[in-house]
Amino acid sequence: MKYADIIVDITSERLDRTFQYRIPDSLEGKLQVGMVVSVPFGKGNREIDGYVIGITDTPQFDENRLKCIHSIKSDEKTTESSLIVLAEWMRERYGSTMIQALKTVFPVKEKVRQCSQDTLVLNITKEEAKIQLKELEGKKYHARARLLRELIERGCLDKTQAAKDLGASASVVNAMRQAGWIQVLSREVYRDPLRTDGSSSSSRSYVLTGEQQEVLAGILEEWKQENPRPCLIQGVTGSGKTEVYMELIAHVLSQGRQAIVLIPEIALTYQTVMRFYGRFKDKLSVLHSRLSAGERYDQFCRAKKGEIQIMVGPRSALFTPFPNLGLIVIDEEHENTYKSEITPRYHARETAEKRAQMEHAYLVLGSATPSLEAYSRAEEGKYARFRLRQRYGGRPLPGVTIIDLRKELKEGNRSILSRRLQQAMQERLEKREQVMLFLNRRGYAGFLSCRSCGEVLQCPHCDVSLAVHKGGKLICHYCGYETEVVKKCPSCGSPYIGAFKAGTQQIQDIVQKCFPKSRILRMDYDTTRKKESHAQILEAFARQEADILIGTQMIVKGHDFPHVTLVGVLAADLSLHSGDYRSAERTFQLLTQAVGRAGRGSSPGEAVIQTYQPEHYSIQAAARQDYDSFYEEEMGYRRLLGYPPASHMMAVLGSCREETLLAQGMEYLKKFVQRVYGKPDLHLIGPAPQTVGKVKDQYRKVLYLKHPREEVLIYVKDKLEQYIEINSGFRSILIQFDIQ
DNA sequence: AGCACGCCGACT
DNA sequence: GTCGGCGTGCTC
Repeated sequence: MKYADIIVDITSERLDRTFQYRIPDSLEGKLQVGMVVSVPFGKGNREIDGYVIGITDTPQFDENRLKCIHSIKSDEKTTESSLIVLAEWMRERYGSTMIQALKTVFPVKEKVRQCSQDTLVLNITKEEAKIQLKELEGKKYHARARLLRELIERGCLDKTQAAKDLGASASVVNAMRQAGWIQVLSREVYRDPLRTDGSSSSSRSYVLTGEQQEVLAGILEEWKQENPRPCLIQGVTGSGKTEVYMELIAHVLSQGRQAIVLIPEIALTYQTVMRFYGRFKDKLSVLHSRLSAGERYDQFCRAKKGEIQIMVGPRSALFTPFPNLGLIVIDEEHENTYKSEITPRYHARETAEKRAQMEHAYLVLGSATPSLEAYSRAEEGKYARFRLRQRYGGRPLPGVTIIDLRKELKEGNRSILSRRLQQAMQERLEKREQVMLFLNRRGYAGFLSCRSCGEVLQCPHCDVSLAVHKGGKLICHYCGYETEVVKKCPSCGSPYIGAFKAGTQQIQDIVQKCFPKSRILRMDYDTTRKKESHAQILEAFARQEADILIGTQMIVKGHDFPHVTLVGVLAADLSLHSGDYRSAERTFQLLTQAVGRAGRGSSPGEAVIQTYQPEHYSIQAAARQDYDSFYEEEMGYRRLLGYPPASHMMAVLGSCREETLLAQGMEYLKKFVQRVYGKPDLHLIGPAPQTVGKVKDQYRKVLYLKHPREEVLIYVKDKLEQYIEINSGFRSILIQFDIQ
C-alpha cells in the first residue's frame, strides 16, 4: 500500500501543511509527485484540490483515519506540477521544509484574499434595515446588530475588516446572507504596476549592430541544438545586451511561448525596464519589491491566464506560472540580489537553470562582469559564451588613473579628495559636465571611536558598530536601536572620542566646501528611504539639475547619465576588507561598473580610483577593464583555498537566545558531521560567530563545510537535518543551511 | 475556508 | 431545563 503527502489547495495559512492520503489501487503507478488530485477533506468530506508533493510506503498518521484520493485532475497538470517539482528540488538542494519551498514558489496562501476582495453591502433599503435592527436589538442578536448598524451607517464594509473590527465571523455573515439582508460582493482587482506613467512609450525600432547580430545569430544557433546550453553574454557596460535580449524574447514569443526577465532591482534598472515596456507594451508585466503580496499574486494570475507573455522582475519573478515558458533571461547575472537570504536560500541562476531544463526553456545570462560561477561554467563548456566588446556608438572606455592614498597622506594632503581628483573635478565642472563620486560602502556615516583606548560604540543587541548620524544620534542599522552621541568614552572616560571615517553626508559637506558653487545631490540609505525618491534623485541628476552626484553602490548600477564624464572612486579598499571570500570579486565588479559610468555621452570620459592598495589585482584589473586576467588571478586564489566555484561550500547557520546552548549545539553538529563523514577531504571550519554575531538578542554562529563534490555536502546536510529533527536539544536553536 | 462542537445567556 | 447564537478548533 502506498501513501501520498498532499498540500491541500485552500487559501489559508492554517492549512499550510501536508496531509496524508491513501492511494487507491486504481491510481497506484499512475500517480506522480506534482500532480493535482481531488480529495475528500474535512468533516463533510467536501471535494477539494490538492498537490501531491511526495509518495511513501509508510503512513505517518493513524492509518485507519487516512482517507482515499478520489481522482487525478490531469488537465491542470503542467504549470503547477512543474513548479512543485522545482520546489522539491529546491528543498533537496538548499535544505528547507517542503512548506518553505512551496511558499517560495507559490505566493498563493494567505494572499488570495487581496485578489478577490469581498465586500459586504445591504440587500435591503436602509429603512427596512433599521426596522430589522430594532427587532435584533430587542432580541439578543448582538453580532448581527453590530454588523447591521455599521452597514446602515457606512453602506458597505470590507469582509475581513468587518470580521476583525466587529467580530462578524463567517457564521454571522452567512446567516445574514441567508436571511437576504446582505450581499457579499467579490470583485477581482487587478492593478497595473506600470499604469502611472504612460509617457515614455515610444516604440522606436532599433537596428542591431554587427556585433549584436553575431551574438544573436550565435545564440539562435545554440538553440537549434538538441540540448541547448545556457548562454552567457559577456558584454561591457553600454554594449547593448538589452537589445539582444529583446530580439531573443521576440523570437520566443513568435513560437507562442512566454519569457521571464530577471533584473537585480527595479529601482536601479528603471531605464532598462521602460525599454522593455516600450517595445512589448501590454504583453509585459512588472513585479517589484514595493508591490504588495496581493498585487504580486494578481500578476501571477494574469500570467497563468495568458493575459501577458513577459514578466520582468526580481528573483521571485522566476516562479511566474507561465503555461509554456520559452525563455529565462537573467540580466546582471553577477548581482548578489539573486541569492535569497531566507530559507530556502536559493540562487536564482541555479534555480533558473533547473526550471529551464525541466520545462525545455532557454536560459540566457548577461553581465559585464560575470560571476566566477558563471564564468567557470563557460570555461568548462557547460555554458555557451558570447562577447560584446564594443560600447554603444564605438565610444572608447574612459581613461583610468589610480591614486595611492598613502602617498597623498605622506605628502601632506589629509583630505578625502586627492589633488588629482580635485583638479579633474575642477576641469569638468568648468566645462559644465557632470561628476559622480562613488563610495563603495553602506550609505551611512562612520562609527564612533575613542582615540585614547580604541573603544568603538556598539549596539547592545546586535554586536555591530553604531552609525553616527547628523542629528547627533547613534543608530544600529540592524535593529534600529537609537541613542545620543556620547561626549566621553564610556570605557576610559577620555573626551577624545569622535566619528571615524566619513560617510556620504560628510563627503557632501567636504565637497561643498571645496566647490562652493556646485550643486550636489546625495543618494544613500537616508535619502532614499521614501518611496520613489530613488528614481527622483536619479532623474533630477539626469536632467542636469545638479553637477555632482555622491552615493554608494546604487549610483553605479544600471543608470545611464550621458553628461557624466568623470567618476571618482573615493576609497576602493572599503569593499575589499569585508571578511568575505568574495570581497575581491565584489570590488572588481563595483569598480568596473563605476568606471563604465564615465563618458557614455558624446564627451570622452575619465575615472579616478583612490586606494590604499594600488597594487591589488582587483583594482588593477578593474582599471584596465580586464576581466580575463582578474578571473585567472581570482580563480587561482579560490582553488588554493578551496572556495567556490573551485570547490563547494556549505554554511550551517545557527541562531539561539542562549549563547552557551548555541556554542554547545554547534560543537555537537561538528562532531556529528565528523561521525557521518569522517574522510579528510571534507574540511570543517568553525564554529565561529557570524559576521554579525548577534541580531535582536539572538546569538548567531556558523559552521563551514568545504568539499570538492556537492553531493557530499547535500548528503551531510540531509543527515544533519535528521539529527536535528530527532534531538530535542535543538528545539530552541534555529539551524539553517546555505549552500554556495 | 467550512464545518461541528460546545459554551453560555435567554426564555418557556 | 433547553434552545440557539456565536466563538473555537480541527481538517489526513
